[in-house]
Amino acid sequence: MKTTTIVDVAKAAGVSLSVVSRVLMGRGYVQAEKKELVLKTMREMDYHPSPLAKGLRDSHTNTLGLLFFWLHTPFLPDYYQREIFAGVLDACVARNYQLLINNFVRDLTDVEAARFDCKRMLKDQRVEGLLVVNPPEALIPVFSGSPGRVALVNRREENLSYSDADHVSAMRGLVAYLAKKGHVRLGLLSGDPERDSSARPRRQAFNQCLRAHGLAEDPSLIWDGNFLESSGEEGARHLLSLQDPPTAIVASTDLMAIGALRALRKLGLAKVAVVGIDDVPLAATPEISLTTMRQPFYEMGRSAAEGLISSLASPGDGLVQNLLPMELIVRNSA
Amino acid sequence: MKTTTIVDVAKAAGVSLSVVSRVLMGRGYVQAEKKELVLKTMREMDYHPSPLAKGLRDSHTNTLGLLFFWLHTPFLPDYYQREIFAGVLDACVARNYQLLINNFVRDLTDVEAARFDCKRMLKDQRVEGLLVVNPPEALIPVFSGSPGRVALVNRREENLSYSDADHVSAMRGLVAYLAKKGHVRLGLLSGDPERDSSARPRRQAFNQCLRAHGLAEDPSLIWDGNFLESSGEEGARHLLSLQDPPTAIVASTDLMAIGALRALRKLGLAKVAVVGIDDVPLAATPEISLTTMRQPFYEMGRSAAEGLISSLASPGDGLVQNLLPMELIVRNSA
DNA sequence: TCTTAATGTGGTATCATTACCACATTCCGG
DNA sequence: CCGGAATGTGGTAATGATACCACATTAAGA
Repeated sequence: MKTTTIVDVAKAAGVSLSVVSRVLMGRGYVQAEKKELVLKTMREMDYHPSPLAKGLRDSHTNTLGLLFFWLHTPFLPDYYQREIFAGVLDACVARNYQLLINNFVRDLTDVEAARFDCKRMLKDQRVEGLLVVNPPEALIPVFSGSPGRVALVNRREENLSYSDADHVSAMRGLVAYLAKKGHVRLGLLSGDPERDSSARPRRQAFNQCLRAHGLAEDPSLIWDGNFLESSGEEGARHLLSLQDPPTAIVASTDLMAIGALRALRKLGLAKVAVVGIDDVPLAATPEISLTTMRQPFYEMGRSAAEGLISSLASPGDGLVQNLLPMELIVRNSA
Repeated sequence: MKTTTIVDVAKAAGVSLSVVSRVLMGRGYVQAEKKELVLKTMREMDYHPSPLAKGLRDSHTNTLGLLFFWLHTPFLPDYYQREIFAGVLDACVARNYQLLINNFVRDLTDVEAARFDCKRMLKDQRVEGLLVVNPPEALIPVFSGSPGRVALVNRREENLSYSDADHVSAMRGLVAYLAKKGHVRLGLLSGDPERDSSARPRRQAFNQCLRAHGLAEDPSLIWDGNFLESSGEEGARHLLSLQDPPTAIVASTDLMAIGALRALRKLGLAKVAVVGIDDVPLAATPEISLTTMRQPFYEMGRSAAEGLISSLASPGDGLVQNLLPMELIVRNSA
């Protein structure tokens, strides 16, 4: 039950192993007919070259490590995470790379363990680069030590490659859309800036964009919630109970927007516009039909893997930092 | 930027590379103090052994190939597939294995391509075994050629190792439960036996179990649907419009059961019992509260990986075929 | 005809590691 | 105090593939 090697093929074909290797590599000189013979022999013997030996020899494994923090939060449903995964996989297929799932970092808060494992992974030659999806904030610095061989997905870090959604311009797009529709008083259902780092820049973008469109900038129209549906409902109730209530509500997540829509329905206020961010599957249902910004999760995964593979091929090109635009999906809610 | 090898460590510690190797392997004789010295040197030099070289040398890579057919069907939501994945991953972590994602088989119907890729994977030494999750029926024979190195998950095949849910005994459990509750006329919302191979044995189990409990076996109480919610609603309407309608309905999937519950609500029939199979997240919501059989997806993944690793370690032990029991989850619907 | 270039071919070092063998030293019991 | 076991140690082959070098053969050009 020995494995057939390049030597076996050479022997069977009656040539030297160098010839077989050259046929395999497709470079160097080799007679056309011998090439045919070798190819035929390889097929007949069911020969498959050993990636281990090749990798050892030229330290090039065509393999990416994948460190996927699959999160159990309502903000990032399984559906989305699968999209990221699909994007990564497709990019790898296209570039003929394989993915090694790295089973390490059991305790997501153990920074030291993560640092060690990350270093180990990048040191042993099995993987050329490392894709890190959804890492908790605390672990991100761990990867900063290896720029050029690591790419983050759905996260950002200045000195690393990454692919992330451009929440700021998405917010701008929503405000612009509502402004064009004639709304002048906009409310914002925000996430807690303490708990989510993207909440602050989004809020800034909201304010900045209001100014850009010459709209009123009223701190009382911003409500701090927690990204959940119940929080959206509560926030909407609060905003609409103000003396001068908003005519349109921007929710930081679809879940909040759905909560807000529920509040509207209960209050009997059909005319208030609501927009969200995410495009969860629920948003497309006819009962909800939410106007929202679609997060490009598939593209995040794809471009991160693609970018990492490219920059591994030509190091020195610098980091690949993709801020992917979100897509405005207009439905009935605004 | 050369990698530090076992030779570098040996040189730095002033011993031969054999000593370092023995320390690494933990076998053979080596002086306690030298061992300490070597260990210290390894730490200081940040040495990590090369799995490639080791794998090449002793053809033992501690890696499993994963071929995951992530399906886009309502019957098997992302949530479940993630559970399988988590189970596989946990087993691998526990046994110190890694997972190589194999990017092949793009066209799920191309049996020849699948066969070639499968053979290639098992031939090149990168992976010791192959986990195949949710393969389409047409591809299953491809893997039969390599028993002992392949395990199926959520599928069955007589001459392969597998982990699957025991649908038959789940059906028995549901009938027994309803019988104990005093129901004597049971309806079955079945899947199409043509399209799903598990529909037929489930139906047989249903009939057989009716007999076992001395209940009426009436072919008109079996309705053929397609596993979807709408189909469940339609089927329930049909069964309840019979002259002698059932007092309890067994649905082949939770989706069908949910459809049946909707039919009951619309018809104003609150007393008819409904049970499903799956335990989808929706089933636990208070509005639905469905009594159902939970599919052990996590355990399927875990036990398949665990079994495969074990049987790789001791070949000749025969196949590992796990039929995992489903768990009855009693809620309000029955 | 004689150089120079193009086309082929086979041998060998190399990659990082481990298993095995040969050899050295210590230790202990008779 | 001597033989053999126990404890250590270093050298080397082997794993499968590729790059490079040296060498052979042919072709072409002057």
